[in-house]
Amino acid sequence: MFGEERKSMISKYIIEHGRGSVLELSTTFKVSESTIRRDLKELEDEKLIKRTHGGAIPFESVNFEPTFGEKEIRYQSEKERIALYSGGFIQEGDIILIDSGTTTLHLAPILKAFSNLTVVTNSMTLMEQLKNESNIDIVMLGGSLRQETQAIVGPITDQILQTLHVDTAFIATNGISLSAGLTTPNLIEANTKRYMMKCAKRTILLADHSKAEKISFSQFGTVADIDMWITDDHLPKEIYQKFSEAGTEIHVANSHHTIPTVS
Amino acid sequence: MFGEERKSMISKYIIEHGRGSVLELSTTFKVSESTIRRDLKELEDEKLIKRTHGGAIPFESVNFEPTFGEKEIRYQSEKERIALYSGGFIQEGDIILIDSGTTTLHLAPILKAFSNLTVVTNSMTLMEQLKNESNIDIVMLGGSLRQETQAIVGPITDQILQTLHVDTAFIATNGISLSAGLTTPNLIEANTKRYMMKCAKRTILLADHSKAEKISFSQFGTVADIDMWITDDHLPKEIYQKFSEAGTEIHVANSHHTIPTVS
DNA sequence: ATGTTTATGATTACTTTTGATTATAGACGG
DNA sequence: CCGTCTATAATCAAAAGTAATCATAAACAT
Repeated sequence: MFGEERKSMISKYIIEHGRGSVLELSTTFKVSESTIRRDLKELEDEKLIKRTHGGAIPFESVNFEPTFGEKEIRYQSEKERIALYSGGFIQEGDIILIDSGTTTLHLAPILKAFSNLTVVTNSMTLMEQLKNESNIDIVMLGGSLRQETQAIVGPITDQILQTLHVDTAFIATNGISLSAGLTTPNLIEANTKRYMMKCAKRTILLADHSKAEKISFSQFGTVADIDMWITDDHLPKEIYQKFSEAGTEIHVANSHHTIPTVS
Repeated sequence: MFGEERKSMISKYIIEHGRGSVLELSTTFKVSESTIRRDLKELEDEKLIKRTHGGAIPFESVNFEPTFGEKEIRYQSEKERIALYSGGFIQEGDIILIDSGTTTLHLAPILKAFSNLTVVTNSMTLMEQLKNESNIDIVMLGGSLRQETQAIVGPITDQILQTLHVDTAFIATNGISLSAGLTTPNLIEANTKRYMMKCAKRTILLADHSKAEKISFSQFGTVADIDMWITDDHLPKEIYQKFSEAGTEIHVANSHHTIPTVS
């Protein structure tokens, strides 16, 4: 086998398996670890993979993220904490629905840790991150691609949602308010969210503190429609109390918090 | 044999076998290794092959992004020509359906040239390539992700297809035969292809010559179900005649052919 | 026919690839 | 924070492959 052939097979191997250790590749391709390391270095230069200690992972997971028109890069760590906390409400074997959005996207690495999961989503970006996870059954919701958010929305999506039933839906929003409920800028996207909530036994809203008391254009539900709201510890105390008194179950994912042990 | 003849045979050999070592080529063509190396150098200058230590591999396999679980990387240039030719059957404003597959994937760069198109597809890979094209309305077919081929298939996909109607469907196949019809290895994928053909006013099959007279596991249609078969100029003459006599409209996309000027 | 150009094969010097070895750097647990 | 362990980079020698050179033979032009 030529070096170039081996390199292309290594790249393929890593992309398909999602990873590849130096030792593993060395025995698979019957060359020394030195050679594997040299190959990995070159493949990394070509931006095909990303090296790690002990091996390499596909580049795409690093590559993909931006291209988001609605690229809210603020409150990154808050969103991560919210996603981590949310993971505690997922059990092996669950069928879960994940809405598109920057917060929900952080669920991807958490989902990968499960060994048996069915994930339904309308997020192209999430799909991208999970597409090579062999332990996850992925169901893509069909419909029209909204390029600004890389979300699949519209009547086709709504139609499919009417025929599906999931355990838990993780929904994102642009605004949550007691008076105006849950709101988002796009009418069609709002409608799709409405159907998402309808087909789930339980709805969990993921929204960092910046969304609190914000009102966007189109309403897709009220606070009474959600079973739980997971947010971060920068949420002002008085807002927490106001929503609590109104009957909303708020979970605060703070930095030192451990993951809840399943609902 | 003239040097040029030998060179073109070497190039063909490498492309069809996917590789060729200097020693192997030297014994096959009964010339010294020096001569083979000289030939390979010239072929590389012409961008027909890529040299490696010990031999050479096809140029396309280097060029093509290997992020595909799908293996078939052979006959790249044939597939490109088929896709280019197929582009001639697309008009501005059309609503077209594109099946997943390595041949159909080559349609992506051609579609980008249009300024008003609606593309319906079940191919994750195609979707990825088009997702930021603002002049294309993209409709993703929903359903389960089949990881081996990165195609969306299954009952949900079929259900959506029953509610859609498109101008032209571009379908890929693993085998086309007069007796066994159109066949593919996966049962569920076959069913989805069947629905695809059903919802299109016109069905165009894209299949390079290597698919001719091949029979795979599951049949999704007969040659009578397609309106046109676009293939490459390596299709043996007798196969062309056999299919033509049986009433199949075959278009051969050869290297010197200009693009047809819309159906 | 004769000199010139071109293609080819053989020979030799050089380059690349590879695996082994050793020194350095990074990760991990206490 | 530290020592220990493992992974990596750097180095080197052997093997494999290649480029450069030259001589011969064939094709070509005058």
